[in-house]
Amino acid sequence: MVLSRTSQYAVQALIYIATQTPGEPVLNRDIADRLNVPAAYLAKILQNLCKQGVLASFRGRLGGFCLRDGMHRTNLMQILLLTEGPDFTKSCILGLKECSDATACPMHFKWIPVKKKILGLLNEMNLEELAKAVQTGKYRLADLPTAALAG
Amino acid sequence: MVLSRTSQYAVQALIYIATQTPGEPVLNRDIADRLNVPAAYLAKILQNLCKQGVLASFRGRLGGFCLRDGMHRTNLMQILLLTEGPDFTKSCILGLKECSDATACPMHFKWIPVKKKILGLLNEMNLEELAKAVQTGKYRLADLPTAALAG
DNA sequence: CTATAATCAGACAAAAAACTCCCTTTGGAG
DNA sequence: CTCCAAAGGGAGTTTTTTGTCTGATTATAG
Repeated sequence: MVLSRTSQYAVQALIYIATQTPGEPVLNRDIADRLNVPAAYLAKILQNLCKQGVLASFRGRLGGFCLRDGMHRTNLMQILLLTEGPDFTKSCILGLKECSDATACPMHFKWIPVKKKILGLLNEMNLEELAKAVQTGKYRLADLPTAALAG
Repeated sequence: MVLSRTSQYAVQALIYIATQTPGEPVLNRDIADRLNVPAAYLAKILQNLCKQGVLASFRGRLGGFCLRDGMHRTNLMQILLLTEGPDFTKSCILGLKECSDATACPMHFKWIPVKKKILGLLNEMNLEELAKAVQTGKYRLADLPTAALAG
């Protein structure tokens, strides 16, 4: 309804990494198992997040992915601008390329306040808080945690 | 960000039809020209809306599409349930299949109120109102109205 | 009856999104 | 130094969405 699968995987993975000990690289395979998400596809997404400066990666034994310094406080909006593209916030609900107060679609003035709620929410939620919520054990990051069944 | 292209075309087309004289069939080609949308694709969408009971269609000369009786008051939610599928309202922002108050993702309790705003908006806007807004001339249904250039 | 103009129907094509495979590069452990 | 396990990278495949084409059906006008 709002996010592409790629963005959903990215956010899930980042929250999961944020729940792990900082500085200790997390394996792509472990994340994929935990989130029950295709590993090879997730790897591409993590690689991209590396290039964008959100994650650091380490190769070879003891390799894996870490959040870069300060990125615990990254909010979801910042991440989604990377995964959905820079026009993410600019979209008209009817799909018009040009839709502003001056050139409005018939839904514009009703939609804008709702959109502001969405963007506000995405701006106020950061990885650290979400990770802490998960760590309480009250919230789920994935549907059927296959890793949890095995361990 | 929220709606598929198919849904956007469907809503645009229905609003446009609602602006036209009731009972006088509107041509697919005219709608497509006006909205600057692929005609053959739009035809499929309109056919589907016929099967779903929103539109009536007439073949042959003087043919075209009309809103069925009472459908002027159809709200956007009802239309989107047809074009996006019955799970449209049920989606979790992180993509979890199972995400309720009992089995919540870490965004759930913050997301639900925002989602309610979205669904509330879609529920309160109907074709008649949107058509009237367009008829004032203050709002646009399409990006570059090619038909307006010709006429 | 015939020509014409509209929708209907189904197969097809192209583009985008989601996902996979294979091989290379890297770096730690033995 | 060698082996192995990790990420890196590029091409390829599958699936979904979007869009096209062709011919059949229907109904009106002349």
